[in-house]
Amino acid sequence: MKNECDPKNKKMAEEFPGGLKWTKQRKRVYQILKDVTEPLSAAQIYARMDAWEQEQYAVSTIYRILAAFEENSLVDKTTWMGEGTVVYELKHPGHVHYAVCLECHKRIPLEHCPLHMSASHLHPADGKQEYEADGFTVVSHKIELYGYCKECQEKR
Amino acid sequence: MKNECDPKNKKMAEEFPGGLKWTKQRKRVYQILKDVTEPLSAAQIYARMDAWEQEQYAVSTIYRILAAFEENSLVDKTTWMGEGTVVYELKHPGHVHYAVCLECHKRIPLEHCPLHMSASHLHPADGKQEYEADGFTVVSHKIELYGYCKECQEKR
DNA sequence: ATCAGTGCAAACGATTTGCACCTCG
DNA sequence: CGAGGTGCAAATCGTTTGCACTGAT
Repeated sequence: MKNECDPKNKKMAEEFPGGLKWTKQRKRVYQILKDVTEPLSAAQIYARMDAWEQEQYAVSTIYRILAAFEENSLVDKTTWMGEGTVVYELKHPGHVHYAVCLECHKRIPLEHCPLHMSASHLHPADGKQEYEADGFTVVSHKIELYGYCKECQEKR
Repeated sequence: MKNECDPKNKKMAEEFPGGLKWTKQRKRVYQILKDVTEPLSAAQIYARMDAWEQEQYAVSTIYRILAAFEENSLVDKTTWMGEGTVVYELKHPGHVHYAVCLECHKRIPLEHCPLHMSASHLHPADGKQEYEADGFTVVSHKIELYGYCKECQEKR
């Protein structure tokens, strides 16, 4: 075989796990997730799919693609706290947290993880690490801050 | 008016916001949430409702009650990580966070909030307090830790 | 050519809503 | 008594699944 997987366009290959077929719709989902800064729901992704071209896509496909991506550790599956809808985001090298405005529901990604001890204390990198009761080994964490964004504060 | 709200039985009155009628089904939901240590889904609550007596309850009622409770800040609405289902728990005086075992899905309430700056830095008590980008005023926060509990670590 | 991946439509589970009746205050 | 709360059933929303077909390898 040739290099990696470049029948014609070598540009779109990137980092893709073995068993996954690099189909048109998967490229698109992947690209969409890459272009945004915050997690998207299946519905949102679906909306952006045919926004680009007038192709025919099925919602079910999106779900299946996202499931496949998740199994291959390409994406993280989450939910906003307090909401039922599931959202997906490309697995970031580092994790991201958000501040959520209680008024306008805007979500502001935080630059730094507010958990001070994070990298060193909470991450698995350096093997077992205890935290709080019962020798629980923390692998990852999720944080959401709630409050009011600049704009909404001013409207008062 | 009398004291607080004691027509006959003063015992079951407790801390209930003004506009809410203290009905049989609301008492029950409230009591159920009070008796458990971890958040419950509407379905779980519903299950426990008629487990007690053979009364007739409607699922929709549960949802409406929970919505009402939430609006009146009696409960917190959350979701487990990556799962779509919404769960409710009584609003604790202080906030509570959990460590969730990725293996057995056990939830361990944390004694202390892992956010160091919490009380001082993240709480609204002392008025405006900036945190990260854009003068966002943090009012509250939610944290979940993921990892492996003692038992599940040993099974390896 | 083959089998994973896809579209479509039906199935499903969780949550919401309209309406008539009931009950707390 | 009257507004708010409830039961019931139908409606809606997000997600999943079965099946026949298509396309990437």
